Amino acid sequence: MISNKCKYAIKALVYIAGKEQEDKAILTADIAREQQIPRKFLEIILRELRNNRILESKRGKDGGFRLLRAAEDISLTEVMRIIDGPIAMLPCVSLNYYRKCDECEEESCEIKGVFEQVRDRTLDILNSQTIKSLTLS
Amino acid sequence: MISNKCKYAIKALVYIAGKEQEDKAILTADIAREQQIPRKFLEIILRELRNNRILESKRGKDGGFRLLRAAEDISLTEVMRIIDGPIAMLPCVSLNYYRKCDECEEESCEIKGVFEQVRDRTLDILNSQTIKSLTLS
DNA sequence: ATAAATACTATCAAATAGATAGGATTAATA
DNA sequence: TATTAATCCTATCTATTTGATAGTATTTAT
Repeated sequence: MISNKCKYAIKALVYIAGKEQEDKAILTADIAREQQIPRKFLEIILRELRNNRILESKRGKDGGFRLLRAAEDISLTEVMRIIDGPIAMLPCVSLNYYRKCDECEEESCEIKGVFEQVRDRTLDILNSQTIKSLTLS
Repeated sequence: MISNKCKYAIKALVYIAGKEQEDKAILTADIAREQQIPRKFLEIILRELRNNRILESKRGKDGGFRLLRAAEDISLTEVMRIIDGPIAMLPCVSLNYYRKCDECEEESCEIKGVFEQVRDRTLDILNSQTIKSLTLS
């Protein structure tokens, strides 16, 4: 399962991408209201996306958030990895968050192969999706 | 990520399936030692698998565990669902543990479709695997 | 100055993960 | 029937993660 936090992050980005033609930055309060996300929790999420160079923010009056890059250049996997970490089902098959298992030798691990397959098929799908493509769907 | 508990469950079952030709039931202590799984934690796991009709147990001297069904009739998904619950990445696309999202209407949800695809491709792989097939790999 | 926005720090409650301890019960067998 | 060897059961524990909330500081446009 992805976390609620991650689901909120994706929905917020899709919302921002959908409103971006206008010249104004998007307000946390508007996203929170429209997408039904707890406001203070959303603040944390948006700041985290900004810290990871997905969003830019402007403080003060007329402030708010904008995508730092084009929506088609923000992949779903990038967002998921920032918020939730690994996408793979086992640490030892994770491409971006690899960790060796304590209890088994990988050469002889009976379950590694299956979860490598799952990882590859999952990434096939998630890597093909961007904030832009989700906005259109 | 699957939990350690789930990984232990799968490894324990594969171990049992691999030793089963002998006439004796398999001991928790042997599995724990060979697979490097904390013994008392493993007890809980094996009992849970027994409660869910994956294993049968015999108490007392010469006791231990056996597969209740043939190894090729125990799918990886069944084990994963017993131990960890849903396989899908969103509650609202789970086949066995469906829950509606609080905050969004499913007809207009922009992210549901992608995660349905991920679920289907994941299940293609996991459903094709059994304790038997894992034993051979 | 004021109003409106994000930034930051701290805190919190509940659930989950990952176990551990200790004793009760059952069954084979000497 | 006593012993031994095994599972069964209940309770407990710690650390981490999840999902948030509160309050204040800071920045910016007007």
